[in-house]
Amino acid sequence: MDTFILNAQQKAAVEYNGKHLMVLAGAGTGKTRTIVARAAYLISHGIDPRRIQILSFTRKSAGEIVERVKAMLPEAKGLDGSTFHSWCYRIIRSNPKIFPFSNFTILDESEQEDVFRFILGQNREAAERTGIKAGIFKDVYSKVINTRCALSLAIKEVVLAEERMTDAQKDEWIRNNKKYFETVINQYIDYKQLHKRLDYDDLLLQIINILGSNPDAKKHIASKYDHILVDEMQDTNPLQWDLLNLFIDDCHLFCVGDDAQSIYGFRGADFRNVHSFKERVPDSSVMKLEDNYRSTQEILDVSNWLIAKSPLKYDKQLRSVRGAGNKPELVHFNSEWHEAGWIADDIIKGITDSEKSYRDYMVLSRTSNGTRTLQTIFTERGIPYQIFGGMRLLESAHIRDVLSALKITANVKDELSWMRYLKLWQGIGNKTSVKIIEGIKDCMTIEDCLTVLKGIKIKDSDTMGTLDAIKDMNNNPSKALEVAVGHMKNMLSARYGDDWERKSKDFPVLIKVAESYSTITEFLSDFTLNPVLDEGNMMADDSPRDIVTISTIHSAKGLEADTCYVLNVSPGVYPMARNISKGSDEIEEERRCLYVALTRAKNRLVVTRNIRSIQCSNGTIGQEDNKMPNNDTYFFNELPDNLFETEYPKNEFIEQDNSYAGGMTPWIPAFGFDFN
DNA sequence: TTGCGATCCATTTTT
DNA sequence: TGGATCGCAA
Repeated sequence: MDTFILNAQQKAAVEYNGKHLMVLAGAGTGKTRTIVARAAYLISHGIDPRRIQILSFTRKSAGEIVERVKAMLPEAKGLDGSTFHSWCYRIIRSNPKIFPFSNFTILDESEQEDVFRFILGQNREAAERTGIKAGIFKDVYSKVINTRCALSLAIKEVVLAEERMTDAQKDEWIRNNKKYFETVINQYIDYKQLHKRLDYDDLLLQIINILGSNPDAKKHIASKYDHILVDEMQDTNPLQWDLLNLFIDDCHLFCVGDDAQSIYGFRGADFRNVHSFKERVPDSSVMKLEDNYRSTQEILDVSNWLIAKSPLKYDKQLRSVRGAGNKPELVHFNSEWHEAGWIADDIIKGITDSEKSYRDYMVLSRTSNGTRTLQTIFTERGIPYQIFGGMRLLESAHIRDVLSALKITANVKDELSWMRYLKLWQGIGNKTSVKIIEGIKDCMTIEDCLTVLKGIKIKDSDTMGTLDAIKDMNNNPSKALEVAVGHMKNMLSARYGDDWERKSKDFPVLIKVAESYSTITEFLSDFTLNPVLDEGNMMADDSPRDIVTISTIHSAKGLEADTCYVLNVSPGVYPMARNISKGSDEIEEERRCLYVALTRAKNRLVVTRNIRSIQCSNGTIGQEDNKMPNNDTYFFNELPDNLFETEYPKNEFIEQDNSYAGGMTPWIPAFGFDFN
């Protein structure tokens, strides 16, 4: 076994002998190294790797830990790292005697919204009286479940947060409308039961409910594990806490986290799970890691400054073990094209002049479509990249179209998939599909459905042909997918026109992915919980390659790079303009977000800004009313001069035409977003 | 009833 | 920009 080089604090955590431990670890202090070493330590001390469960809120961090342990210890085979969701799914599937959900399929987030939309279509009174859309109902429900809060509170925070009402008016509104939320949510719960669906939250919730009320079952499940190692503990929410709570009698918890990096508040993350650990968990200790091994001191100075400006006390001063380096750079641009072009040049220069590799570079963005321009430029210049975060393949229409056929065969009660599938075909619209679904609602198998369907006149014979062809392929998802695509090809190409050529390229990839699953059900649920990302990410599938990483900040946690560019740190973006009015909790979450971004860089940190947005926020160009509102919350106000090397590269390759005499739009950070 | 075209509209982060 | 929605013709 490779020996780990651990400092005294890390070593103490890794070799902790008590029952439960919370490790408070600042950015770059070797959090991952510590949790990896802990797993390795346990295994090399005779713990069966299958009795250790590694958990994280995001897929990436869970996967990375396992990979690193396995690379180091051959005997770590069988060690599993999962997200909370996929772990729970596995527990449910593998214990059918405890969890009565065989044949249930997963209801993803957009389908959740579809269900609420359907219910509101039926329950017109609730729709009209509240005037609330399906998506908001879904958010309220999710808030209640994930934060385990009262319905009224969820309504207040989700629905009324931005309404200009007094507290008394809000309470009044809630009193008048709460009953509609109650009925709609109950209808939603019934719907899932009737159509054999589990939503993301159910995966955790059902386990909590069932094991919580059945001590024998709880013991049965919990006794399968000795150690549960939780990464990114600050991102866990009360629902996840309740889940972990089931295991604290029988297992050892080893959690690592950093309150200053908590950026999943919108998913109910609650860093009290970190702060109150010792009070909540009997027989527990808390340890701290404070020495930063990742970055040079200049990079930490900026990060420390940012977090010190927060009204929240993080009690955190990162110290660099590595010592001094170069000052971070603050570079200004006229547009995102200049910004992207400059970054591309900078990377190419680094590669040709100073023997850097593409993998030494990472670009971070607050939003996923904030990297669009960059991707275009990288492609033009031949810079290879992988992308984290953003659009999933699963979310694109053509993929959902084909998967709807597979979903039907996996669960004939899946009305949403029937709807989607039927409406694809020529001559079948809303009315006809509702009629068809009504006709098959008592069918228990796909055979029954097809028999009924034979009695109905349908224009396109492939409507049934597709289902007929794949109905016996449950044990060969890859083949089923291939056959389904074959049958649906003509219809889809007519439907998508010019886009079809591009879209059709996704299917071979998906068919390949499906090969590693033995049933359609398994493939579908795993693909939902661990979705393959879009084409950019596909390139990352091959063995380690020398490529630049582009990532949203949310997906970048745990990542690091020699040189790190943080895009567009401009007023209105940090914090995001639309979040400013939501109050200081949101603003502070945005601050932590920027903090995560800044602390990814090892040697060189480059922060870019939009020059016009700075000028607008100062009111130095245009009229007074061009001045951006609320710029006093901008995190880089009062930025001390000495923290950054400031640069204004010439943006000269855009010709200026000053003949225009109309009004000016103050600032457009991304497409079509303004403040009017 | 379906399906097309026009128009409107809102834009974060992840499982 | 592109998704959702609406109105209208076939």
